Amino acid sequence: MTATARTVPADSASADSSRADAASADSARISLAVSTVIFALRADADATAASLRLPLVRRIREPFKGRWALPGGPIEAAESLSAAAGRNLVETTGLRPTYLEQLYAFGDVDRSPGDRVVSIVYWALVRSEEADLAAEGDNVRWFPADDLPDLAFDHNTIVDYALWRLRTKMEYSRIAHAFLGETFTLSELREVHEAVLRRPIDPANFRRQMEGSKAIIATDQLLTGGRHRPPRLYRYNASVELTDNGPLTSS
Amino acid sequence: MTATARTVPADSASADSSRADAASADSARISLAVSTVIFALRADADATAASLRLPLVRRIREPFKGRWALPGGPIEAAESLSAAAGRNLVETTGLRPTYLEQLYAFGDVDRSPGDRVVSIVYWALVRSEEADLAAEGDNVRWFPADDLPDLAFDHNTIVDYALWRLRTKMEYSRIAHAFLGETFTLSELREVHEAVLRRPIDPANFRRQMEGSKAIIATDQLLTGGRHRPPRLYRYNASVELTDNGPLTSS
DNA sequence: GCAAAAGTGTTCCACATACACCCATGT
DNA sequence: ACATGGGTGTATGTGGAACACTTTTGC
Repeated sequence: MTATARTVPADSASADSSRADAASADSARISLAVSTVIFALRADADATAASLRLPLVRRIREPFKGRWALPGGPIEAAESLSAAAGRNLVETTGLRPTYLEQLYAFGDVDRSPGDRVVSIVYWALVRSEEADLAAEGDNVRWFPADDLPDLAFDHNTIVDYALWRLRTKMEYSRIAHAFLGETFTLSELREVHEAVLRRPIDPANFRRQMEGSKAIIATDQLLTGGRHRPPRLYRYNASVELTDNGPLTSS
Repeated sequence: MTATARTVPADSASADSSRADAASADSARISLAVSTVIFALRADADATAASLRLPLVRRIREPFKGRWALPGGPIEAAESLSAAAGRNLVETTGLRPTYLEQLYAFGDVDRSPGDRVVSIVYWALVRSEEADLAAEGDNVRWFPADDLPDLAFDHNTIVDYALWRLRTKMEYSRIAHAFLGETFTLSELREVHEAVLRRPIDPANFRRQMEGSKAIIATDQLLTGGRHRPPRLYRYNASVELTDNGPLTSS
C-alpha cells in the first residue's frame, strides 16, 4: 500500500500540479466503467441454512469471452457513479438494492488486456425474498460467494475484497437489516449474521447486544404460525444510520 | 447511500449488462483525474503543540481560478492509480509519503462546472521532519486541516472525508508511526495521537496499549539530552501491517 | 532538593462470553 | 407430556479509563 515514488527536486512542483482536475489527451485513452458486487442470502441446496450468493454475467465478447464476470458497464454522461451502479444492478437482476456503497476503484495498468480500464466498483445488498425472484438465465447466474470459478479480469480479487468489507462491516455496523424485510425476528437477524460470518452466535447475548444498540425497535406483534413459542417482531430503527460513513452519508 | 434505482422488468437484463468493462462513446466524455490529500503534523504558530496541516495548490485557470485546491492531475497511460497519486505528491511537495491509500472516487455529475470529471482521491501521510523542508511558494501553501478556506470543486467535502478516515483509522490501526521517523519515544507517538484526535490521552494507559499491541519494539537506546528522565526509544514492528485492508494489502 | 517527565501498580467499570434456567407454543 | 425455539438471569473474564505512586534525570 506504500507508494513507490522517488524523490524529486522540490522546485519542479507547482507548474505541473496546477493542472489539477484537468484532463489531458493521455487520460482520455483510459476508459471508465462501473461494476457491482451484489450480495444476497439465499437458501442452500439442502435448504438447511442460507448462504451468501452473488449474480455474475457471462461475457459475450473478448477479452475473456465466455468467462463469468461482475455485472458492469459504462457510466452515462448524466448519471452519478452510484446511479450508474444502481442502474447496472437493476439491469442485471431486476432487483432494487437495500444497500449500496462504493467499494474501491481498480485501475492497475494491465487489469484489462489490450485497453486501459479503470473500474469503480460498488457493492450492494438485496433482500433475500426479492432475490428469489431475480432474473436468471443463460447469461446471468447466481454463484456461492465463497466458491467462485475463475472470473474475467481481476474480478476474483474484487469479490474477495467485497466479501472482506461485508464481513468486517457486519461486525460493527447495523448492516444485516439490509438482507431482511420491514419486520423480522431476532432469530432471523441472528441467522443473517451467522450466515455472513460463518460462525454460530449465542442467541441470548445477541439479543442483548441488539436491544442495547438501539438499532432495532420491538413491535407489539408476535410472529404466529411457527412450531414453537411465537417470537416478537422487530423493526429497524430508521433514526440510526446503518453504517457510519462519516461526512459521506448523502452521496 | 441508498441508490435511487427504480424497478425494471427482469427480462431486460442480459443484453446490456454483458458490455461489462467496455467503454462506450458516452464514457469517453468523462475525464479522469487523481487528487491527493496530504497530511503532515507541523508545529503550530505558538509552537506549543503540533497540528494537522495539508498542502494546497492555487488554481491558475478556470474553473475556480485563484481558488485553493487539492494537488491533482491526470493519470498517465502507463501508471497505476496509486503511482499517479504518488507522483502527484512528489511534484507538489517534493516529499515521499510514508503512507498512501485510496480514499474514494468522487464523480457527481456537477462537481466540475462545464465538463464531467471523475476524481480518484488518495490520502497520504508524510513525516513531520520532512514536511518542514517541503516546497512552499506562491502556488503551494500549507493550511491547517481544520480551518480551510473555500476550496475549488467539492474539495472541502473531500478533505472532511479524508480527515474522518484518518481519525477513524488512528483509533484502531498502527498508522501513527507514519508521521514519525525510524525511532521514537512513546511520548512522541502519544502526541501524534493527541494532535490527530484532538484530545488528551493518559500516558500510562497509552504505554500499555502500545506495548500490548506488539506494534512497537523497544530498542536498547535512551534518548538523552532532554530536561528530564531519558525516555526509551522504540522502533516500529515491520512484521505487522499498519492497517488491515483485507486482501488489498499489495495494490 | 525540586520539578517534571518516565514508567509501574491498582482499582473500577463496561461489556462480551458462557451457560443455566424458565416460558410459550404445536404436536 | 415433551420437544423446541423464545427469552431471562447470572457468573466469569477481559480490556479500557482513572489515578496513585515510584523512578530518573536536569537544574
